[in-house]
Amino acid sequence: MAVNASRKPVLDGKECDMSGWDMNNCPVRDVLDRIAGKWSTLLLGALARQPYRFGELRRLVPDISQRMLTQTLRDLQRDGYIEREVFPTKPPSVEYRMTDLGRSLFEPLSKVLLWAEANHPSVKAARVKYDESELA
Amino acid sequence: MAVNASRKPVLDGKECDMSGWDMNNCPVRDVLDRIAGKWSTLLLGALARQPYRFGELRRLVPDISQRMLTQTLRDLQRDGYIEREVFPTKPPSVEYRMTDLGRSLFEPLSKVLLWAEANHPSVKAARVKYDESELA
DNA sequence: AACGTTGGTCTCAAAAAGAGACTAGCACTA
DNA sequence: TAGTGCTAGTCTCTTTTTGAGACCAACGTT
Repeated sequence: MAVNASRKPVLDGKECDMSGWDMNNCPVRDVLDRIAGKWSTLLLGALARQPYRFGELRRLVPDISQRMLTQTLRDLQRDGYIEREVFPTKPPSVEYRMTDLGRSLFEPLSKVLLWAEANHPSVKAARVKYDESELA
Repeated sequence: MAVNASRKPVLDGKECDMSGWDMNNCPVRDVLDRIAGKWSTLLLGALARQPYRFGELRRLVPDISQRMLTQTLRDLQRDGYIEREVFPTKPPSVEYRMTDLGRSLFEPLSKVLLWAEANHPSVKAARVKYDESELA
């Protein structure tokens, strides 16, 4: 059974020690399950820049359905990341803007987005390599 | 139509200027759609600590199905975040460990996890507030 | 001989997401 | 004045994704 070789921690604990985390029923999951959706980060990224109206967001993210746009915005609002304000124009217009909590979340989150942008080539290369070794 | 009030940028551009990002067909989406899955961050968090075998991961995350565990690990492997090594024991055992790319991703990602842990109370409070105002 | 262990795959049911029609009230146009 | 478009959604239907659980083969243990 002594098969496994190097089981040293990858992070040194100063960076982020999550050894005490209970994977089941843990606050991190509770929060992350919401912001990990397909559209959440995208909308947070947009609203971090400036407030937008419903239709503006729809045009900004062309391949989102109205259904998912509504639902994702509701979820983000419920968790306190964005605010919704209705202006009594005819027809009524609705503006979404980030809250302080949302901004606070987006600070570390933006670092991940920047990492994704910077390392996209590496990921694409890894995919090609994997796919080549698979068809063998 | 001059309804919308404050449309000033939320971030000052030094933090993270993504105003030039194309929301559609953008590298960030391509990378993020993979790590934004329900189980991805959880598995990355575990493997950031140390290498694990298939069965160990399954026990570590009790409510994941074998099917999704297999699939998520494959996806993470394909994108180059983790490595898979088969040991020719009987029955064969398989170990998963993080790559350098995975560790590089987990650095900013862990900051988001820490944020989630720290701000869980705020999020829960926001949910309660939202739900109360809804049933009115 | 029966059972547990390994890391999966396969099938079927349930949940989630996408596509598109539909709404109301007003403004603008023909 | 009738027709059209705008707003921010909701409702229904179909497709995709996910979850639950059975099954596999070969070996070790009891």
